[in-house]
Amino acid sequence: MSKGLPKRSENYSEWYNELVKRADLAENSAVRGCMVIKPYGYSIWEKMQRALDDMFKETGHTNAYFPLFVPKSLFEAEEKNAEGFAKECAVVTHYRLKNDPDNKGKLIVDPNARLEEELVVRPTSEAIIWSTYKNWIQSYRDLPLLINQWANVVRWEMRTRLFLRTAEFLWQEGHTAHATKEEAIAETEQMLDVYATFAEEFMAVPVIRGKKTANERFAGADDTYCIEAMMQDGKALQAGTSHFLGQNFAKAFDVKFSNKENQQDYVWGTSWGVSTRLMGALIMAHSDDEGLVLPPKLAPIQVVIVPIFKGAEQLEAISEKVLPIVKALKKLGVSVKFDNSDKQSPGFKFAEYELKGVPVRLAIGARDLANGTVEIARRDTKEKKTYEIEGVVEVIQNLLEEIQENIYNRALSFRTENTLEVDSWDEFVKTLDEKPGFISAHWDGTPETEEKIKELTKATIRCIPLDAKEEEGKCIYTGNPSSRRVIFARAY
RNA sequence: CGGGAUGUAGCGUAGUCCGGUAUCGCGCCUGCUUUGGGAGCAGGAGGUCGUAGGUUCGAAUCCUGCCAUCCCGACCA
Repeated sequence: MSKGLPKRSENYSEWYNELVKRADLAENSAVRGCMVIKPYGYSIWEKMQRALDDMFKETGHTNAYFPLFVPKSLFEAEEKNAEGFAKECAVVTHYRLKNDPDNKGKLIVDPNARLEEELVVRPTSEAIIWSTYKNWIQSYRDLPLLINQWANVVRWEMRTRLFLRTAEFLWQEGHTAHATKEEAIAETEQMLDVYATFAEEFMAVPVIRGKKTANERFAGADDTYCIEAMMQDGKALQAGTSHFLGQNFAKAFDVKFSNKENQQDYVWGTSWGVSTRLMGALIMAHSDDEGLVLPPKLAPIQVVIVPIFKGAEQLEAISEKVLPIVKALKKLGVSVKFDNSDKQSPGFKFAEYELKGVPVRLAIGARDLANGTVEIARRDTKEKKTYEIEGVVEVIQNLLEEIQENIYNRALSFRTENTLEVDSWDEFVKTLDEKPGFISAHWDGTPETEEKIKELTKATIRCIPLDAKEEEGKCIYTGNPSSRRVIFARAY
């Protein structure tokens, strides 16, 4: 392995790809477009899952599991949904292989084992879930139905990138059913808020809460809410979506209930999801040319301790000082690794743990033993300081909180600095080319204009921010009246 | 799926134009010396040259198909 990553400033996407591989997060597999998530990367995902799952439970949801395969007839029931995903579906047509009579040792698909009805590998699970909900819901007493599943889905993408877009990805999808429109909308908004809170508090990634335009809406939804994050190259990344499904799936799958007045009505639905794409967001939001920068709340190793020693005796003496610290930190729930291996030099370990984004590093050697000190380095600023060994546990605890806060603030200032209000077409085009980032501008509200702008500039409307204030203005492209600004950006 | 590029040891590469013993660095193994920012020296192991065919006395090298990866488009969480 050669030293040094590509520089972000020189080639951002190469930097990203190399970082994902070198930090041992994921790698490409033998299957086109599908990645292997390696142990270190997966342990970050597990931390994300844990935090999100707790939040889902806290808001009343329970987990369940639905099949990977969806019979084609069910898949096509909700027309818009089916049409939207049709182009990227993997389809199972046969259920058996057999020995190739013309080619010993090889297998062929058994032509006699054709399925009566093809099975679609789920690109999303609304169809299979709503077909099940039909049997679960009869009365208002069965509502709301608040279910989440952790699963893999497959979307046959043309161009894939580790974590950002893979043919198979891991995610969670919540699917809820409600008695009233208002309740379903409230659920949609609540889950958007859960995602935003997770992104900001755990990932330390500031996000804009907004609604998608009709063009960008989830196929089959009446409204799509989203959180949008800015990456260090100024591009936008959709980090999570929450959909108000109206009664579309209820009607497609005939899911009715009796209300208190004994009248039949279709239920109202929502669905919401975040995926392993969040890993991409996490990486691109904070990391630098030395490697990953992980927020302490999601770092598999929060503190690493590197002893600097000559011989077993010195290591012994160092361990004596270190082990109580390790014990105290573990007791506080801090994940700590004491890397006392003599197989690599301290310098190597420093570089290695920086590459892996470990937030806090302690170094302790003969010099420190003599002085009763340790050296503490923080990953976010690369600042190093020497502390008395007494009280380091508290220093570390505070430092972890400070790093979590600091990288959030850093990302937030970056976004603020790279978000511009723009009021003319020339300025819009110029800004897109010269200063990548978010552009807050007026738009006349028509899909045609949005489409045209996308065609001309590759910028899309990321969202209509929920907190956008009412403001008289003119569409930057058509000059037609507009009452609020929307966020434009080039996106992943 | 359209345009472009690439594929040689675990990783990065030379060699390909002009066919003839597969190059170098990192990593790996062994030993000694080292260890406060990716250690040094000595010795050693490791290859169906992406893959399947074709041309040839002979193919990493020439030709064809396929696969994969990267960049640019279209599509997308």
